[in-house]
Amino acid sequence: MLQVSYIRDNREQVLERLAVKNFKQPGLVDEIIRLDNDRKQTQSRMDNVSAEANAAAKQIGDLMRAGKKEEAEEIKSKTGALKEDVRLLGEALSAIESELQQKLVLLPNLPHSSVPKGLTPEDNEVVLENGNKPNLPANALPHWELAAKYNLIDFELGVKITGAGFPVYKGKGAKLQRALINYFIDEAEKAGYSEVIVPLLVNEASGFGTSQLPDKEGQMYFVGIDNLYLIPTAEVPITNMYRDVILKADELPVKNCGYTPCFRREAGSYGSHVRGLNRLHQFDKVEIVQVAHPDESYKVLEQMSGHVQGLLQKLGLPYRVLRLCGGDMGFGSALTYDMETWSAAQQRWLEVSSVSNFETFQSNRLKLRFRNAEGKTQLAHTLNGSALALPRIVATLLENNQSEKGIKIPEVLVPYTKFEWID
RNA sequence: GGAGAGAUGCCUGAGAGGCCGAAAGGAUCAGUUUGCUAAACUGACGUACUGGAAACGGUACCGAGGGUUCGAAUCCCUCUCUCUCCGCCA
Repeated sequence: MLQVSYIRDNREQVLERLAVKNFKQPGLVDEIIRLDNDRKQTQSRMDNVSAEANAAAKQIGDLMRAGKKEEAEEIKSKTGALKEDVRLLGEALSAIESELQQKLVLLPNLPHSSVPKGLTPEDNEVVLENGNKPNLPANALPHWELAAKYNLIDFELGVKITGAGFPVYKGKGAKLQRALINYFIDEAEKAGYSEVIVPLLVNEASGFGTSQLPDKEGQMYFVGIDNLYLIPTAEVPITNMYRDVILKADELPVKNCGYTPCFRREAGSYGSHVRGLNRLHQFDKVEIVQVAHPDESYKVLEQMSGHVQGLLQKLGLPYRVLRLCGGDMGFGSALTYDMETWSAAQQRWLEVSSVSNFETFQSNRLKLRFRNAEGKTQLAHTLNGSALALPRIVATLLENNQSEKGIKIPEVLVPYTKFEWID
């Protein structure tokens, strides 16, 4: 959520930045400013009347104690009108405030100055490409066939138990999952992130804090009986650990990592591009989260991007890094890098990570602040990234490392899998 | 799920209708004293909105929301959460 004071002071720039994100209702900006003017005016009128009423009440108390009952009664008789005024102004104020809030949550975050204009994924900017794309023989198999061939993943069984998009991992397939999770967590800890294990269900306040709510309910599974949402990403519970927190400046940056399953309804996405592991309703992911000083957050974003790239390099996967264009970015993000691995058998790039700086967009909702050099509270910046999401890593690993002998496990994983080949 | 107790500032904890934005202690920060450490002393020390160049003001907030009252942390109602006991249970 953008800060109203920022919108007021930077109206032109806000409009210009929103345009980069192809925001459809620029008129909201002026409505918000107008509502905030109303808010201020009403607030200050109410404050004045309240001050008057407070003074009268105090006077009555003093007179009563002094035994001047009649004078007290006289003032009492005048307070009725004040009371009514306060009530009316209060009602007006909350109406304005809720309208303001409703409009405010409709504004997406402003994209960073480096974000390219554009509408679709085609407009994303390729920042770099790394690693060698393997040349597979013509009979190379896509991962869903490899998964069947080596009995690693049973998609049908998942359908029986739950439905499409909930695979059952078996044998070396299951072990590979655990190996990747442990490897990713260990690597994150080496990079200074401390591990947390967090709830997989979150309340509405948490969903609001990281900007899944309102509006994106449809993307999350909802447990109505208890009013809880299944997390679509560990970003939600981990970032919300710092909701309503004021950190000390020297506590920044805060670095956490955590493994969780993630649940996404993915309503409306079907077809050949979502076969196998390409898109699931439940998948595993290790997430890295940082709370950073505003002056440092872009440096931190690069570090996080570097961390993710390091993982891909160590796994020997060819990848590229995209800087998302305005139209393809998430609602709350100011700058997002997507990392994609090259899936040789499918001949396409698969998104395996997304690293974003939210600047103060989330922290404003979260009331996540730190005490700055002047001793004042200031909103911190929040960042997060997948490091990494497992399914498409598994897909790429299986496809790219296949040979007649079987599937070769990357060296760095062998200590975790305890086997070198899937055969 | 049943019964009871409770929710106050960074923490402990007082507060019982006006003198309470809130005692006291601890923690923290600054200063004084001191050979160092420790101790002692002095002072500062919630958040948000708002007026003001600033000094300094106004308003709101004692789990949340309503109510009673001229006046509510304090009384009443509803909700949420926590704790204890019982039941169930990995």
